[in-house]
Amino acid sequence: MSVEPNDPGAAPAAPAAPSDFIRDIVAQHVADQRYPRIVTRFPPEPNGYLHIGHAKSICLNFGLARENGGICNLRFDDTNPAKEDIEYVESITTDVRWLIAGWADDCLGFKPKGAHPAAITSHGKPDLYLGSSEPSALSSHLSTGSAAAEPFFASDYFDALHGYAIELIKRGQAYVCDLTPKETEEYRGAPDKPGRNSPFRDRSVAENLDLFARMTAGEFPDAARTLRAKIDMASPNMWLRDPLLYRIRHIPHYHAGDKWCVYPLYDYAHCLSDYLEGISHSVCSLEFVPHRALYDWVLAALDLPRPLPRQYEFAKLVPTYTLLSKRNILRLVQEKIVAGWDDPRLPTLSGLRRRGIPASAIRKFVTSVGVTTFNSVTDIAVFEHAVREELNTLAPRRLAVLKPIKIVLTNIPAGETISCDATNDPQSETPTTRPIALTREVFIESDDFAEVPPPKYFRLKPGGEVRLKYACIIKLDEIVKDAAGAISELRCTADLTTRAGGANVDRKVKGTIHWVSATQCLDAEVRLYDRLFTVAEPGAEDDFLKVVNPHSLEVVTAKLEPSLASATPADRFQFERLGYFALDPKDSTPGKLVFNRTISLKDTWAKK
RNA sequence: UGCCUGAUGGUGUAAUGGUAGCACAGGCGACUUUGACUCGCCUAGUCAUGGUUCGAAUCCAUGUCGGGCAGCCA
Repeated sequence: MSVEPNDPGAAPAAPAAPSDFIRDIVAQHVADQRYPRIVTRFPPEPNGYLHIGHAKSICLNFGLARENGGICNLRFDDTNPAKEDIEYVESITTDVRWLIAGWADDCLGFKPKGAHPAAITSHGKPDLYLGSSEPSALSSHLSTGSAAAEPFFASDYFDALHGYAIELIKRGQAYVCDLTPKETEEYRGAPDKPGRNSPFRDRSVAENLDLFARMTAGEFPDAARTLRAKIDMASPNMWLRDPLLYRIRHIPHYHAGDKWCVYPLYDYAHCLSDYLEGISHSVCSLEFVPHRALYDWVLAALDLPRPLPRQYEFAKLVPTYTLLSKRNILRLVQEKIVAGWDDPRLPTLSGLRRRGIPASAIRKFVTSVGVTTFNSVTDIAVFEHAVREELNTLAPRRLAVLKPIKIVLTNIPAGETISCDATNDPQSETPTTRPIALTREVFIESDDFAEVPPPKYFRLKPGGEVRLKYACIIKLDEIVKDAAGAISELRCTADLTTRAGGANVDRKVKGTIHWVSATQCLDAEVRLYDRLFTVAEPGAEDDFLKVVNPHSLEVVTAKLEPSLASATPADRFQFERLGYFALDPKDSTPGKLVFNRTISLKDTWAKK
């Protein structure tokens, strides 16, 4: 669960978020002093890995806290024991910490380690009014960022939630229903057709209390009974047709253990969890709009002290050429289209991190797309632009040749080394350099040579000249082919007077290409990634497996300049004229370097 | 044909009754020891029809089109 401490992605680069309708609302509430403190939350269910869509929510929620001197709680919304696992708690925690590192870590709300929030607030009255007159009693016990602290779990509130359920029954606002799942569905009606009341709707408080106690005690099998809110079976809002509050599940819970066999449902647990944590603004995505009435109903039915948390909804991120749902990503993993949840081609945060995308680039991207209630589709080019922009300032330059072709500089004696200075950071005001070796034999990119050049080809061609970057101009004299007719080497003459400091350094040629010494270089596996899908909206296909890009991964053995031997997974590099690359944190070893191409450089020539 | 919700260049977003702007993408050019970066210029938009108003992307009405809602998932 560690995050690379010197991850360049942790660099501040705090994008100033432009305002949006949610920030405007929060700003108004701050001005009105409506809440003692702005407290938001990021509430994933630990049933899968986080992806870039979640990053939008994380940046919004943490951004809101950060901009208003508040905190944002990482809370695991773990009310369904059938789906959740500690494995996901760990990966999600890692991903969140990585994404906000250096930007909003101070806003991360934690509970003191070992403390039980319900215990903190209940004061011996575990069943009700956990906050007493203090609406955010829990948050007053919170620390932020402390190492001896842990994130929140909805399952830590099971006692409190159960107590509230009993209170709802006592108030005549909830009842135990014996309808089967099938019957429950039938009674619910349809969006354009009212439902019918359950025959169990008018049970006495005493009977409901008894039945709920026996449900809790484990007397009944799974799905035999439910606890339901008594609202309105004819409501045009389906979520108000006596929604289920509790269901029976004889399954142990990964976090709460085997104490319970009744588990609360989302709509009941979420608003109360927000309340218990003193959340002021509960921000979620648009599909929860119809749930808001229920969110408010539960809090009102319990007559909880104000100010109450409020739910606000925004549109999810939908990038082109990308599939985001857990179900679909799972299928890609299971069908072995990708190597795992952290495959660098996946939009999971672990995949993006492994690919070398800096957290700051993800923040920049999700900030740039804004927050609205319009279901939009964001061109993945906007993401790629943010990544390049970030990496351009972050990544030192290095020389590497992906698909080598050998050049022999016939006027340089074998064994001689000419040292050249290569710039590390051309964007810097005070650039630094490192020495690289020019030798008789060098590799250049095979794309940088054409025996029959297309029009306006600036690179190496028969009889032509190019500059070897940081070194000198060379002229192609002879193409040597083997018996099969394949090119084995290119014999060139180096004009050493065009080196830095040389008499003819200013002589211009149209092309400048990258290269590495053939005798002083490193071999490395380099993985070249491309979009996983060939169409902009793979989710709109009947079967997205049919539009998987067969060339989404190409593996090459590249030649690298020797300085790359000391690279670490936290480093980012630009391999000049090629793109940005980072060491694969999983597969790379000092003996066998493996680089991932994070993203290519823009290439307006290739487009033509 | 229920309820909720939305619609601004190709894409995303701003303008909160007063000059429709920004970014991405695309095009052209300058610069360049990265065909990158940077810089300059250009292309291109208020869903429709009415109404209110001196003035409407914004307010009202109607329509059109899109998204969401019938898990004991979240």
